[in-house]
Amino acid sequence: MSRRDEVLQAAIELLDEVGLDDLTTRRLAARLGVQPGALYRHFTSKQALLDAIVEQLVTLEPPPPATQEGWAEQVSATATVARAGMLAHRDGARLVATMGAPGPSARAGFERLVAVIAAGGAPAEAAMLATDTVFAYVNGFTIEEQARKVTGPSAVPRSERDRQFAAGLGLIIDGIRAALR
Amino acid sequence: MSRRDEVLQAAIELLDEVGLDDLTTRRLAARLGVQPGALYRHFTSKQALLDAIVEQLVTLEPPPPATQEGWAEQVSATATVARAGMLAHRDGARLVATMGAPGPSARAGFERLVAVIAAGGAPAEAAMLATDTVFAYVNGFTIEEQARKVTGPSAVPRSERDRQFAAGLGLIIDGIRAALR
DNA sequence: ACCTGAACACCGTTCAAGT
DNA sequence: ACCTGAACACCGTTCAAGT
Repeated sequence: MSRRDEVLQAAIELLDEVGLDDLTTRRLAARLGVQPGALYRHFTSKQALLDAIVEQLVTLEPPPPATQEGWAEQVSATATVARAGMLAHRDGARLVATMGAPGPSARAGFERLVAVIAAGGAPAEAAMLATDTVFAYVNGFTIEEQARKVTGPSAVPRSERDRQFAAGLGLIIDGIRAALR
Repeated sequence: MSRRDEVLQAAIELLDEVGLDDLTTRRLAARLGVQPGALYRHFTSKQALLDAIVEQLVTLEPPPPATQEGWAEQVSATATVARAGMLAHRDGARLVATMGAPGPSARAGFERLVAVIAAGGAPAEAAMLATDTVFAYVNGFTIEEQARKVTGPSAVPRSERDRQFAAGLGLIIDGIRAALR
């Protein structure tokens, strides 16, 4: 494990403890027992560090089981796994949304879903559109979920949020199904 | 126009000029010809200022034409207007997403859409679910759009983005229609 | 009511110099 | 290769005091 990876790991732990707003280069340096400036040997900027965190969040997703016959189940599995990856760390969805260019893992996930929907019978353009729509929904849902429902006095239980997410996703899948006919 | 409103207006102008990351209390004070501390007579914190900006972004939306017969057209009009409100100012979507509790205007827009879909024949629970799904899509789409497509070398023209947005929204509306039968 | 002056406790980042 | 020491140009916020 390179020193760079140790710094990255410490940053993720700090994120989970204090949240994105308090994830500070100086706090991170203190946790590593090092001066703030020392971080810049491993990351060119704080933004580069955040990008690396996001890449790891998105990479943790295992691919949906490719043995499935139906495209709908694969779309559902991909969306569920993407949401789970963002929920796995504090402020994960906001972090992903704030990011600039999508990393290699994000692009790979996108292409994979396009292929799945195309295999289901959609023309290339329609498959891309459907994929865009699914990810927009997943990101929008999870950002709001994590901002308002995970903690606090009006916390909605996880099982209820899972049901809501799946139901909304079902609406979109039905819409894609209708477009395929 | 109260002094508070003047400060708010100046903040929105500054947002459009420099973006959210450089919207600083000290820059805002300088633009108003005032010491930084003076702002705290009008807003209890920077976050309160940002909340007020969001409330204005969302309030600018006119209600969709209530004369429409079909619920689908009203859903479409509401979503389009919500997106336009966020696109109207730099980093508008990110600002809305970062916000904590939804303001009165956001809640009113939500209730209005629930009523529209319920009038279309959906049970109350299904109408809320559909509304959640539509707004999750709108927010997710617009955040990504504004983060990556509005500016820069790979800028996608507005007309193309409009088409994409409408097509994805159509998928969701088709899904809602299917659930109504 | 609105603002100044001055301070407090922080930020991200750079860079020569050390080991 | 990795880090220290020290600085630079900033932040958000508070609060007595002025008008």
